[in-house]
Amino acid sequence: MLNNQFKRGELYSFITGKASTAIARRLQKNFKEAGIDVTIEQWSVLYHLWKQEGQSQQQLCEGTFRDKPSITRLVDNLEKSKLVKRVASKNDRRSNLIFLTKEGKTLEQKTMEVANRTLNEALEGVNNGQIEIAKEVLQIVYDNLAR
Amino acid sequence: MLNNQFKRGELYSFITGKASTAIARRLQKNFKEAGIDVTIEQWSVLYHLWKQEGQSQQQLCEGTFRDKPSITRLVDNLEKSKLVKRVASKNDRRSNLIFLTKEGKTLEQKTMEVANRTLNEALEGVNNGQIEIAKEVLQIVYDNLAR
DNA sequence: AACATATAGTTGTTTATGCAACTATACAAA
DNA sequence: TTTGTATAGTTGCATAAACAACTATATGTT
Repeated sequence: MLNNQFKRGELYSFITGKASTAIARRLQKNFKEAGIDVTIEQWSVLYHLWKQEGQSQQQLCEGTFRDKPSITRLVDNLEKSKLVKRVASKNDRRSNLIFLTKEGKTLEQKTMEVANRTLNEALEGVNNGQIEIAKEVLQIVYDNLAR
Repeated sequence: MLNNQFKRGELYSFITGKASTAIARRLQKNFKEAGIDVTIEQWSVLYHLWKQEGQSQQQLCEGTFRDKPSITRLVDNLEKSKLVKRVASKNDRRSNLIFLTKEGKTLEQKTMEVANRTLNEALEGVNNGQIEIAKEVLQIVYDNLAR
């Protein structure tokens, strides 16, 4: 039984994801120190828009693994900060397409630099083979549970 | 440079911790289906109290990797649900010691069963060697960044 | 066309986080 | 004893998540 592999403390740590909390906090701190005024959650939406602009909120839900109300409010706040704008779709009047403002676009390079630096801080002392395996495990966990 | 190990999508996934989000959601869902009415965050506090009752809020902060306001409010809500109670420390009148109620104690077995089951769902198809390495990596990340 | 159903997005409520400011108690040094 | 400082906990505010209920538009069936 897999059960036996998990002593209490380890199980707890695995579930509550202290490592990803730690990464998120450090990234937020590093953004702040670099004078970048976005939350990690807002950044994750921007991240998907940098890959492809003009996605619908529904597409952003799928990409960011968030539900619709969360995306509604993240887009609200990103609009308040003048980083994105909603444009009603012409094909389907139910749907909004989200575009980056000029300011939203310029944020990409600055934040990716900080994100890379943060990840290097996080992974100091971990070798490449270990990283590959960790990514595989996290991917399988995600595939097992998402939807 | 470590930088090169991370293509965009992978970096994003690693940082935003979709896997731990997925585990937390599934665990919450499984609690609900089992008729267990606690949040994952509340559960994480209870988890530490099952290991040792009578910890101060400060100790719970350290154990759960949460800040003081978070613990204040989690304990508030656990008290409302009659799962724990605050007892003023006699040695140090600044500090509260947190004790489990009878109902709080009885929750341990039920929730640990569900948590074990959830972890098995999550880790289906992952072998023990991979799990060990993933845990090591997450531990190193945490050690690199915490505090 | 009319109706049922599915999809896209919004809003309200509860719970939680992060940060700053605050109160109360403890402790250490003058 | 007084004064300064550290520690334990609380409160206020902004942001976000989960869930349910809602509106509006699209689509498929008869």
